[in-house]
Amino acid sequence: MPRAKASSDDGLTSAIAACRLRGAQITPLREAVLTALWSAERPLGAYELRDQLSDEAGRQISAPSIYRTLDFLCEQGVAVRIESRNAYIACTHREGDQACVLFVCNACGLSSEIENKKLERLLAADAEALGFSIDHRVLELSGSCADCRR
Amino acid sequence: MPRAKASSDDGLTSAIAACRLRGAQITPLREAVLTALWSAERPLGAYELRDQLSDEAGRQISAPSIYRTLDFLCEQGVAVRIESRNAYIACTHREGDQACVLFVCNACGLSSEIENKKLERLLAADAEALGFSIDHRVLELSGSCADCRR
DNA sequence: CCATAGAATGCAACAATGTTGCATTTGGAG
DNA sequence: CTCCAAATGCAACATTGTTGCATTCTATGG
Repeated sequence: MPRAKASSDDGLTSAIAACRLRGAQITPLREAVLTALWSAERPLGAYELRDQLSDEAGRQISAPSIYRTLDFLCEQGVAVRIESRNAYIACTHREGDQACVLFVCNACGLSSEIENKKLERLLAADAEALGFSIDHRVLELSGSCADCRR
Repeated sequence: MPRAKASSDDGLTSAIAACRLRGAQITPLREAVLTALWSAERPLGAYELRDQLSDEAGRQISAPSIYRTLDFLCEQGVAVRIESRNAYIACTHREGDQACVLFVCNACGLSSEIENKKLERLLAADAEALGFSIDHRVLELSGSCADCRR
């Protein structure tokens, strides 16, 4: 069973509002991409987004536009790139929190972001012990979600 | 300062031995790729490996051969793919242990694998809570290592 | 030692993903 | 309304990864 969509609109709306608060421009393309990500029931690839949005718009959207838009959304923290899949999802966990763990179901594509402060602290401690300063974290777990295990 | 290389040969040798114990064939290409990974001071891309090995061999090694070899080495657990970089390193942590955290320095490429059982348990607990069964984990932290921070 | 079957590799073509540079359009501030 | 900066269009290209099939190698049984 795919991503929980209850309050999809709320999430989308507040994500857009958050960008605006930071002084970022929400253009039609950016809004369309973010909407597509919120509507999708699984991670979407850049070219997949391009095709889908091109259909909707009735004209060809270019790959660079999509990539630039995705870069923007990720910088704003309202989308997340899944490195192990070359795909993207809307970021559903609360703004400003970098400490999220991503579970991705191989069968249905469900992707759940969860926060875990303890885990955060453990990673910070490991980094500290190594003298390592963390810029970016990738924490992706793939497998089978509760519904697909049956 | 790049990957610690003390006992590089030991690690390489025992990795090869471990593959043989499992009944896997260690061919010249496989050994060459694994040796290159152990010798490298940073993660290497597939095409980078191809070029390097082609030079050494005095003939062109094909991309598919490299990819198949890397797949083999990863399946054997003696190499690791870094998803966030499309690159590979030799697996230096102990055999059979999946619970490793990878720190990759953006400046020098140093990549340290560390184990953390507590972290392992936390992730397992999170998965349990979600009813999620984990097949594969990606845990990559990028930033600056102790030497490059200065 | 030789035959043979399965595994590994070579190779060509192709598919998917991501990027660059520059022209054009758009949107907001003055 | 004008102008500037930001965003987008667009073409070409770069990188990364894959497929299918032919060939070579290697371990094994005879």
